[in-house]
Amino acid sequence: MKSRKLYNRISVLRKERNISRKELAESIGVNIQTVGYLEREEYNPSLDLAFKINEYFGLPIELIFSPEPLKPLSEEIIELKNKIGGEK
Amino acid sequence: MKSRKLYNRISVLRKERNISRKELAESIGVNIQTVGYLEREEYNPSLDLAFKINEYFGLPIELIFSPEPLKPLSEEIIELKNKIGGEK
DNA sequence: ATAAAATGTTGCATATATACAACAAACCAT
DNA sequence: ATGGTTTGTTGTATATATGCAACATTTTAT
Repeated sequence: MKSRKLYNRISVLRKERNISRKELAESIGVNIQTVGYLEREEYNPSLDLAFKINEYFGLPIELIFSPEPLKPLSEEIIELKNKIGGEK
Repeated sequence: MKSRKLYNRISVLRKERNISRKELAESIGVNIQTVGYLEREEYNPSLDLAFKINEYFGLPIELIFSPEPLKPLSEEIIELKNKIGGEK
């Protein structure tokens, strides 16, 4: 199926929480290099691994992974604020 | 990583919408047998394929796939109704 | 009742994800 | 400045997802 490259926010989320790759890798039960590959977006996680990552961070899959390049979280926040402001 | 078996609602969603496997397979760009394997839960989709499926149905990934066995949608509705009713 | 379409299943080939080991480079601490 | 942790990277091996072909079984329409 020639699968698309997917984008993710793993490294950002990891840094926000001050977690090392080693910690994350052990928590989700994969090799540390696997986390490296994922952060560099050199390959896509399996769906199961994506679920483990979203369980670990407590966030929906769509917030962590996307077929479209991901904006910085800071930008998303501004856009959401504008959207809410505009509705009033 | 010995990945977990995941559960999904593909066949239910497909029937709700009266779509054949062939139609679904062509729409998401995979082989018809691949849809069969997924519906029988003989293997998990890649994350990319999961995204294509959720784009096709217009539903979040978590509503279609889950690491836990999925209840019938009808039951979920009852539970949601109870939850809303109880909040009043 | 028959044919056509849809589904189930299997086998083999290929692509992709993951494990694991090794090592270099960058980054903190003291 | 030295050493320890973290990160980046690469190579090889294995597991898993997907493609594709073939055929049996079930369902649907006429």
